[in-house]
Amino acid sequence: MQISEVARLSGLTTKTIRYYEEIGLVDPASRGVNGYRQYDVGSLGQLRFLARARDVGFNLEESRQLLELLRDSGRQSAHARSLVLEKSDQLQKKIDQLHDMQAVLNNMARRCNGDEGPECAILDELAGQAGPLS
Amino acid sequence: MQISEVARLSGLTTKTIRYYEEIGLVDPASRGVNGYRQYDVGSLGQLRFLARARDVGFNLEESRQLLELLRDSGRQSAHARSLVLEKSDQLQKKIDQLHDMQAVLNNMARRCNGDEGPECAILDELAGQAGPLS
DNA sequence: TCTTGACCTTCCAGTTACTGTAAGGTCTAC
DNA sequence: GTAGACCTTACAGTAACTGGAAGGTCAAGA
Repeated sequence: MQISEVARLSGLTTKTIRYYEEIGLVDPASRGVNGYRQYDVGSLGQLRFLARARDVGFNLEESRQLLELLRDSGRQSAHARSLVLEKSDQLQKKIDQLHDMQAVLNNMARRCNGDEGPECAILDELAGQAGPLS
Repeated sequence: MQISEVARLSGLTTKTIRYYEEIGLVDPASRGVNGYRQYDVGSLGQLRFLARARDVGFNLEESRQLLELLRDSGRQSAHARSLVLEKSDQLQKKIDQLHDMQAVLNNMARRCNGDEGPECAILDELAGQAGPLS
């Protein structure tokens, strides 16, 4: 399999796949006689794993740890579980934060005329309690 | 007011304030005889505005646009309103995405023993449909 | 007066996780 | 033989800061 096929199947870009190889996140791909990278299903699986982990909110370092757990034949599920639960907590915090942001934004929009005039609560809201701006 | 005071009152760091000046997001601060940056309430207000906008999820370019709307005496509230509503939509998408991620994580954790053995659905789940990894 | 510590300054390098671009090699089809 | 779609490496750039070095300034205390 060539790199663009792996990209298609994993949802990563070819750039990203080469980048992951470059930083040692995955083993270097084997090469064909023409020097092109060749991938098997195992490599594809690892890249899919990484794409999925990233998508779910793990950063590269965390994804690397998970991938190591996966590759480790004597893998410790307790470790994986605590990583995942920790990440779930982080996601909840992020969700709450985004909800708050959205409430602020919707409240702003609701109190804004939306016509061509200058009367808009949005800008005043963002300006906050600091008094008039220059 | 010196920069550290402004930092304290705005919630930005001194580094960030200098950075915002460097990239032209705010006008260069006036300087005292010693060369130190001097701020008035107007400058503080602008920086608070930016801190708030960033906090609410606008990136620097969007924040810059909002700040310009604020400074523009003939400001167009419709523009501000559409920016805010668009951002709110983006936030909703992000929130939905995070909810999905969290469901995946929680599902993984639920199906994982959590003991020291290798039987853990988390890693298999992340590996997805790609078959066994190398 | 000297010194200490907390400020302030500029400049340059590093961070994360890529993305873009250039310059060139390879392969397949017409 | 040539066009177009692949592939390669290498280097630079992105956002939005952050850290650190090297040094100037200022107020308080011995």
